This record gives sequence, structure tokens and C-alpha cells, in this order.
Amino acid sequence: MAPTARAENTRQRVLDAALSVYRKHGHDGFNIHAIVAESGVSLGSIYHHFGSMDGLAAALYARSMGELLGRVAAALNSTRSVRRGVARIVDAYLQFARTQRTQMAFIHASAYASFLPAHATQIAQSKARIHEVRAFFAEHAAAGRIAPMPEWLLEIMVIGPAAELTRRWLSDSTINLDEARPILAERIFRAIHIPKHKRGSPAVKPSQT
Amino acid sequence: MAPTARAENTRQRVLDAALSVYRKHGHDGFNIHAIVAESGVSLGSIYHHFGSMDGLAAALYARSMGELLGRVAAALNSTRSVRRGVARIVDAYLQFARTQRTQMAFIHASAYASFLPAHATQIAQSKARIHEVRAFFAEHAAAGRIAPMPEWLLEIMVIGPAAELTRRWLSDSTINLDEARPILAERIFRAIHIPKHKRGSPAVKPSQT
DNA sequence: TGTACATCAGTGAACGCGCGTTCACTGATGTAC
DNA sequence: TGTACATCAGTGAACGCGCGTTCACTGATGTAC
Repeated sequence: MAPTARAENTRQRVLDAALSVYRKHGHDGFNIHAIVAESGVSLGSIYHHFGSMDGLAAALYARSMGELLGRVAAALNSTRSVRRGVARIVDAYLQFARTQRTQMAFIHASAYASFLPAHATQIAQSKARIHEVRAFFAEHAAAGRIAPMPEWLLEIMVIGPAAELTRRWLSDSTINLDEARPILAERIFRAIHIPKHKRGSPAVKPSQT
Repeated sequence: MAPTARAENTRQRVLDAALSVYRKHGHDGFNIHAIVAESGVSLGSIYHHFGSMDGLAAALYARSMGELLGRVAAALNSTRSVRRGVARIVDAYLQFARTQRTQMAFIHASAYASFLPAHATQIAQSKARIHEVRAFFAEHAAAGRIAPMPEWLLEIMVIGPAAELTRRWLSDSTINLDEARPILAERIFRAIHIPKHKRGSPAVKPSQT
């Protein structure tokens, strides 16, 4: 095993253990000594690889966020219509919440953590595939199929309801993701879509759609 | 001054100071000793009134949440149309973010704090006026003017985008609330509204609308 | 192919300090008669 | 109206422990020749 691979293996084991600690003991029980106990990796080794507790948390956040956005971007692959695109984004997001509940909880609970600005570069890299989502919307916006608004606001319109739903689901067991999913997707689509007969002249009209 | 009033005055002074500490020193600097220094109220007195640091945080959360929902509910007062109702809710929410930024930041950052479930009764009481918002939507839903969906999902559709916008605005200075406000209100309205010519037979038809 | 060396990976006892909590106490205010 | 008493409000020194961090060290792996 090359030295890089050995180190990478340790890093992943530690992050896996950190996630287990978060699941078992919650935010308050999420500390370095618990992660040492859970992972079997020594305290010094963890500091060797992550530098600090904040560094570890940032790495876990980046890995989780990368996985979430990876799935959302992958779900969008070769999707043509706005309706289907929105449905796939919402589905992928909620599916991630369901199957990777602990990672989703960690992402949401860390939204205002001080380790995010402190490790901004790494965090930004983990969000790289958001550009695929933006490209999808940019194309439809240029074709006039989406109501005119700043790109960041469009992203907020699509992710906002799914994020709010997930947030409530994480702390309220009566919320039903499966019931919400199709309705949410359709309502978000209606929020941003401009039907064909109502389109004016879009800023840019692509040669092929 | 009646004893209750004296106590209440101290409580409010402590909560005001706690908010100042949060604004000046952020989440990491939010501790009991800093609040003692900022308020001038002694450590023992704070414990006398709030029982614990968590109790103080819960009280601050409840006060802030009560104020936010109070403004949203007040904004809705005697509003008839769905469009205007949505606009007023969104406006009140974003206006609170703008003018009470620290309280809004504290509310959002505390979403997963352990003091919320630990003081569930008090927190629930602070959200009492959400019922006014629900009543507004219930009436329009019964009249078939809103797309059929569970009440909790409707709430998520309306609050979700505004909450997501606020969240990003709190940590990203390039986000422009004023630019977003009218667009967001209109898009949310379109998401949930059923135009007159598309209405079927609603579950309940009120005698007067 | 073996030896020497540099670098990376891993170890765990010990430290220290930040921060929530306790507690014995004093002062202020309301109530009973 | 005054006295005695109970209760509430306020004080701050001291405690203790949880938890992030340090550090001197050993072992493992890759590289140069």
C-alpha cells in the first residue's frame, strides 16, 4: 500500500467513526476523545491527519456535502425538461436525507459552525458539482422557460423548500418525506416555470433546445 | 415596583445583554460569564432566574421566536387574498431579518440545539401565533384557492424559501434581500395558488369567501 | 540487493483552561397581625 | 403604623471536569546509491 493510500485509509476510517459518534451521541457528544474510542485510531494520529478538531469536522462536512451534491448532480444527468429536472433534484436531495440521515443532520446542524469559514477553501471545493445544477437552470433560463430572477434566487427557490422539509423531518418524526416528495417537486416546478404560451422574448435564445 | 415586575425587568436585561454578546462575540463567545459582564447582573442572579445556561438560551430563543411570529401574524391581519397574504408573510419575515438580524441569526443557529427539546413547552408557547397563519391558509385551502397538500407542507412551501434566503444572507454579504423580496413572494404565490378557472370542487366550500 | 537516511504515520500520557454550576450568604419586598 | 417573618432577588468566590491540544517518542514506508 502506497503511503498516500495508507493515510487516506486512516482518514476515511476516522471520518466514518466521527459519523458514528454523531449518530450515537448527537452534537453534544461529538468530541475528539469519543472519536478516538470509536475509530481505534490514536489521538496523535488524528491530529497528524486533521490538524485540529475543527479540521476534522470540516473534513467530515466537506465529504458529506460532496456526496450530497454529487448525487444531486448525477440525478440531473441528461435530463431535458425543467419539470423532470426539478423532480430529480428534489428526489435526490430527499433520498440522501433518507439513506444518509446522519450526514444530512451533520450538514444542517453545521450551517453556522465556525469551522466553515475557517476552512472555506476545502468547503468550497466540496461544492464543486453545484455548477452542473446551475448550468442546467442557466440553459432553461436563457430559453425563457424559467421566470426571470438572479441565479442565486432560483437556487434558493428550488433548494429552500426541500431543505426546510428535511430540517423539520430531522426533528419531527410525524413528517412524511414520501408523502411530501411528489407534491413538493410539482409545486416548486410551478413556482419557477413559465409555460410556453406565456413566454416573451428571452434574453438569449439557444439555437437548439 | 411589584416583585414580579422587578424580576421581569432583570430577566429582560439579561436577555438583552445575551443578545449583545451574541452579536459581538458570535456563537463561540456566547457563554454565561460574558453575559454576566455585559449585563452587570450577577452570576447567581442569572441562575436564580434561568436555572441554567440552557434555560437562558431557551428563554432568548423563545422571546425571539415569539417576536418573529408575532410580526408575521400581525402582518397577516385582515388580509384577504392569497397573493397579498403570502407577500405580507414573506415581507414580515425578511423585514425581521433585516431589523433584528442578531435575533434571526440566533434563531437559525439554534435550530438543532439541545436546549430546544429540553424546554419544549416554553418553545411551543412562543410559537402560539403560528395558528393565525395556519388559519389563514386553512380558509383559502378550504375554498380551493390553494393546491391540495398537507397543512405542514404548505407551511414549508411558504417559509422554506424565505428561510433559505435568510440563511444565506446571514453568511453571505452579496445576497440582496431587497432584490429578492418581491420576486420570492410572487414565485411562492405561484407555487401554491390555484387560479379560479382551474379550480375543481374543493373538499369544503365556505358559505362566504 | 543491501544499507543508510529521510519522511510519513501512529502513539498516548499529560496538560491546562474555559465555562457551567454550586453554595452560603446578604439585601429587598411583600404579608400577617 | 409598626414589628416579625417569609419569600423572593441578588451576590461572587470557588470548584471541577470535560475536552481540545501538545509533545517526545516509536514504528513503517519510500528513496538514494
